Amino acid sequence: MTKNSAAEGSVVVKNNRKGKSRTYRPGRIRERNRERILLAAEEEFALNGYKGTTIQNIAERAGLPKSNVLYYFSSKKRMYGAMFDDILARWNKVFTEISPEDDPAEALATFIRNKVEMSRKYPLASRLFATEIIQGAPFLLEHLRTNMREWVRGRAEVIQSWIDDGRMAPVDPVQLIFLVWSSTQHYADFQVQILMVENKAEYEKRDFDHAADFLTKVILRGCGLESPT
Amino acid sequence: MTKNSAAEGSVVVKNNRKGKSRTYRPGRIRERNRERILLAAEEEFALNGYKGTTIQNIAERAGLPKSNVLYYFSSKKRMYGAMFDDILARWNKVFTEISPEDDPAEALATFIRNKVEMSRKYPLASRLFATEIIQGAPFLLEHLRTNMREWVRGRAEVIQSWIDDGRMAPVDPVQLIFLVWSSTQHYADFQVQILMVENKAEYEKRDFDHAADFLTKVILRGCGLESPT
DNA sequence: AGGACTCCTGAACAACTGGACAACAAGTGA
DNA sequence: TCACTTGTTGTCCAGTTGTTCAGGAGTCCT
Repeated sequence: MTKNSAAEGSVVVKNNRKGKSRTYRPGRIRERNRERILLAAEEEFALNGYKGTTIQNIAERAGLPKSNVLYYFSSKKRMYGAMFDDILARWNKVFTEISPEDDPAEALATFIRNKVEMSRKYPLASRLFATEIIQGAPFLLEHLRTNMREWVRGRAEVIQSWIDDGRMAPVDPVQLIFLVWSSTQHYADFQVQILMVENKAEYEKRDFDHAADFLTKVILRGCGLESPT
Repeated sequence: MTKNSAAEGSVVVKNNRKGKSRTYRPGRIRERNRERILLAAEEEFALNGYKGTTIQNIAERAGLPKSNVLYYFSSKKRMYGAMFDDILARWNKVFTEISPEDDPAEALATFIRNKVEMSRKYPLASRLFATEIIQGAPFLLEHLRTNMREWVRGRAEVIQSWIDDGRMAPVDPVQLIFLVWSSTQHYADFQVQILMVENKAEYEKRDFDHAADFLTKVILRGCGLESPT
């Protein structure tokens, strides 16, 4: 989670009669509108970048007046942060752990397939994330430094153990993770380029299957592994 | 070239005494300042995105007053366009043609090495390009539809001929090009993430060599090829 | 030295943006 | 019904930004 999640899940109401602060639980209306706004925000931010997006745009897409959007997210920054909290939570759900006992080919194939599926299901999230990183990750730096570093370390160790056991070719495990990340995200982030080059109007499900098959085949063989049936 | 290069290389001076327009060649001052501004623009746009960048920022980085910047590039959009003209020209210089007679392993290895070198030398250009594509390529759409599509088609045909001749494993040539693009650009675009994960302060030359070696080894083996010595 | 052209720049402006705020409406539980 | 919490919205504002413009300085040739 980022540091911008202060207002997550509760609202601090200031200036009530006695001058004290009290915390209230959000109701259903709150929940519903929050989601509507975050969805609209995801689309707008992904399409126009942080600065290029106006609260007005988000409000219009969500079908609410600007003031109401600001009632739920007290500032543009907080909204941006809350969005990433959502995205990261979503991602954390998907990626299963791996262990040295797993079959390298199967584990890698699953990893690749999951990532491609992620590109298909949440292309906006992927683009948002990419833009944020490209611009120096002002919001996500801490997340990269801690969570993500540990995540990579853990995986890399397992891959290294496979190599040490002679179960796959000796390749740099960290670079391998980067390779899978970059090649799979590419289908979400550079969608326009791919569509233009391939002269297609839009993606179909089989395009992703095709991509996943290709990447699995090439990367696994590149690691001296046979693709699992 | 994009359609935003109207003012390239010459200036149309309006409102001279006779009400006609005449074209003058740019002087050295012009050339020098143009470059200074474009360099500053590249850094600012890459760091903050199109909307996030202000002419004031660019002017400060270039050490010039805002009005002066607008004297050279009559609008922000034109400046953005001129920047991509520069970048694309720079890139076109680097990539040599390939032909069916070439050795697949050598040609692919060279391609990968060139692209990694590009990431090292022009990380800003790479990030700029990535941001532009991610946001739907409003400026580069035409370039993708024409030049880039042809470029890919040409390469893909050569790769296919290698496959048909049994000189490499049968893999989708277009996907292969995407794989090389994505995996190599990643080192420029996601620099911050890589540095954070690897707990480094900055890149060194050998990091890129290491990356190029890794990618060459894995991708070539993935295509059933032996890495050239 | 003068004139033609090129380059420079401070000031002004209209449009836009994030956010504050106060008044009001709706919901809720006793 | 009543008191209190929660949700809604129009209006206002201070700050920023792209762009224009008019006038002045500099450069180069004859």
